Amino acid sequence: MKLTTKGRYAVMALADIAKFDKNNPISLRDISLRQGISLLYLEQIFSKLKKNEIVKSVRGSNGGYILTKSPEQIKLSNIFTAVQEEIKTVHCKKESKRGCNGKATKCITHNLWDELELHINDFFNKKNLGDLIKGKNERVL
Amino acid sequence: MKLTTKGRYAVMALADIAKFDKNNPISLRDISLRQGISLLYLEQIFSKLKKNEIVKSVRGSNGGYILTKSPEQIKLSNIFTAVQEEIKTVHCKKESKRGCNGKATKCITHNLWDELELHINDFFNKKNLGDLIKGKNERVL
DNA sequence: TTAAACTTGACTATTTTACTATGGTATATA
DNA sequence: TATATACCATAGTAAAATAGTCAAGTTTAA
Repeated sequence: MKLTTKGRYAVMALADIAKFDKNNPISLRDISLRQGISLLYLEQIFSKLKKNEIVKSVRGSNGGYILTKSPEQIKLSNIFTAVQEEIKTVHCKKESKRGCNGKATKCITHNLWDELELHINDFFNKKNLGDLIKGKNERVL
Repeated sequence: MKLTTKGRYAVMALADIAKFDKNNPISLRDISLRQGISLLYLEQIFSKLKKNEIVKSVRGSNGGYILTKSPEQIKLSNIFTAVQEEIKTVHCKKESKRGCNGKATKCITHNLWDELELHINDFFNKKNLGDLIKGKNERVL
């Protein structure tokens, strides 16, 4: 059970913007250099973040990306949803409304995985970008 | 972010034993049929569960597997550890004691992933096999 | 003695991940 | 208005992980 780079990089890159933004757009090039993430990969990720209105872009030279809201208003769950980092703990084959694996009832562990999923989503709902860049969590990027 | 079949099947199979055990060993063949899990794959999983003393085996015909403890004493975290279902949310390249990605300090999101990992492990520590087979969670396997 | 069961290790197809490559379009600034 | 510096979009692909299968046993209850 692990997170993919897509979700992790999205959070890292947005935290980078939140930290370095002095009302100027931050270029992907800068983020790429500071965070050690491939520029081309960042472009893919930011395309999704823009479509989901987590950021807005400024074109032209000296352009870049700006957060659409304050860091405190951007929940990690919003970010993960935007880049399609799925929290999917249940993978029953042929899952239907009532049953799993083609049977009439749900498997005995079904509720357990559902519960775990809620537990994790709860965590991401409670955390926002602001939490990452303030207080004792502050670190050199 | 998702669970692998190894962890999920291990829990399902052990729940099956906990539910059908009437002081008799349960054969992998029966579990395989009831749960729709490949017999050969179950053998792999149970080899690990046995090494970690979650189950003990009874050889010969009418043989099978028995839980070494009561279902209430078997935590899900024990099961995941046994089958090497890793809960690993942090994957910084070149992670060292002090820094990530070859830098002197840890990345800004490092504490976040650590926290998430603790959150998930906490969930698995609080759940045991007994929880799965009693009360309103009881379902036909 | 034989069928049912467990044991072990190697092997492999499929899927997912984590990118890279290519070829653009848009625009601020000099 | 030239052009460097951005963003945008789609396709492709190598490597790793996953989810098993295969083969060849050993053990033991009936």
